[in-house]
Amino acid sequence: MLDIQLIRRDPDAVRAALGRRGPTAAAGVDRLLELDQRWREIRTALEELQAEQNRASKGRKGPPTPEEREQLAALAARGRELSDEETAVRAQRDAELAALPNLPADDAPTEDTVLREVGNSGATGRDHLELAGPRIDMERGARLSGSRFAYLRGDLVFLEFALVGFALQKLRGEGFEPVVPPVLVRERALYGTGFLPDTEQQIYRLPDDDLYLVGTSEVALASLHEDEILAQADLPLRYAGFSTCFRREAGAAGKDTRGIFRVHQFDKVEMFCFVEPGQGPAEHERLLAIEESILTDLEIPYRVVAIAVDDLGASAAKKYDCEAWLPGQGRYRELTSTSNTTDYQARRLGIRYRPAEGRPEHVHTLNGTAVAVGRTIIALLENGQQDDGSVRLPAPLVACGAPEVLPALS
RNA sequence: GGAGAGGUGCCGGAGCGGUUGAACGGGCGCGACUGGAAAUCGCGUAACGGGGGUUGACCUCGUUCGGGGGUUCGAAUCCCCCCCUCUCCGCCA
Repeated sequence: MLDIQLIRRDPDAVRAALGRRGPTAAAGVDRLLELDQRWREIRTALEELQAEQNRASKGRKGPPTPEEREQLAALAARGRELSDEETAVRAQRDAELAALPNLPADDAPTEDTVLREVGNSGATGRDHLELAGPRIDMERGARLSGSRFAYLRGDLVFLEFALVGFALQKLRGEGFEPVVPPVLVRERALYGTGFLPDTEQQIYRLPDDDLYLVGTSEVALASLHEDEILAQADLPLRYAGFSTCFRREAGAAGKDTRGIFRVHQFDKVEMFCFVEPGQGPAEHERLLAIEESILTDLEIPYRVVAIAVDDLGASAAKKYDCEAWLPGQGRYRELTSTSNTTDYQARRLGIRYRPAEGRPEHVHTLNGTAVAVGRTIIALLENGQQDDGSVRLPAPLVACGAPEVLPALS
């Protein structure tokens, strides 16, 4: 959510910034300002009336006389009218405000921009399904749950847990507290992180219980400090969340249908940080550096892409993707992603800190993928494959319990 | 799932429907006392919103006692719904 005071003070700057995302984003600003103007007028009238009521009842000991009672009743009736109107207009205004996406950072590029390529890309070879064989069981997954579901079997299960353990240990060394959060959440958490109303069609919902399945633990990690005022000394707060993620992939029909690249359910270790406003950009670079370091440890060739403004989600001001080279597809594909969401989520979730001077301020939040397990397994299989179809796994994973070599299919 | 108790400020904890933003205690901050400290005493200690303004160090008004409705001239106090916590019974990975 944007700061409405900022929009009032400098609507042109907000319109211009949102305009970089596309023509529709800026249009809401005018509707918002008009509703806000109406709201403030009603609000002023309501408060004047309340002040009058307070003056009349202040110091009162006993019941009023019949004449007084009549006057007071008239005031109260008028107050109810104004109050109802105020509530209605405020709801409309707040809906417009909530629909506005975050202001993009000045240095978020207009076009996707490749910043660098690291590692030996360009190899081609068998894809992950060929290499995994029955260790990725798509047919039975589909029989059980439908398309885009899979059983992970045998050694790949140890590979998954090695990846998770590796990531969590590495992040603990970087000052992140490990967290296993709930994956079923209330609407507020999705609204607060900007996934609602933005990406409603991607989210699984359990209507009988009014709960949603999270598409990323970012939702639960951001909400960890919902409605709290944090101590300045506690910042930055860094969390490494492990959770299963659920995505409907509506609108992706026919896209990435082979294998486990795009599935409805996968596991992920996610980084999430709460920082003082001035620290956001530096923290964002730090998250990107950790993502790159993990890819390097895992010997996965990758490139870093600064994402175009019109491709940012509602909450991100700036975003980097790390794309891994996948020999099975002969191209780079998104593996991890890190966003600086500035104060957008913090404002929606009511997360503030108390600075040394002055009133509480909203913190800035950032998120980044440490390991998206399914896609990382794809990258490891395809990049680690040997001529005979076996797969050599990197040492850091072996140290965490992965087999040195996944044998070829016989 | 059944039965009961309860949710008040940073914490504990009062609160006959009418000067209750909220007693009292603790914590914290500032000051006094002290060679220094403890103890003691004094003062202070919220968030959000509207308006004004030397535009965020000020003034003013309003709101807030889990959340939302309702009754009333007036609600922390009465009624309804929801959320959460605790206890007992049942069930259960």
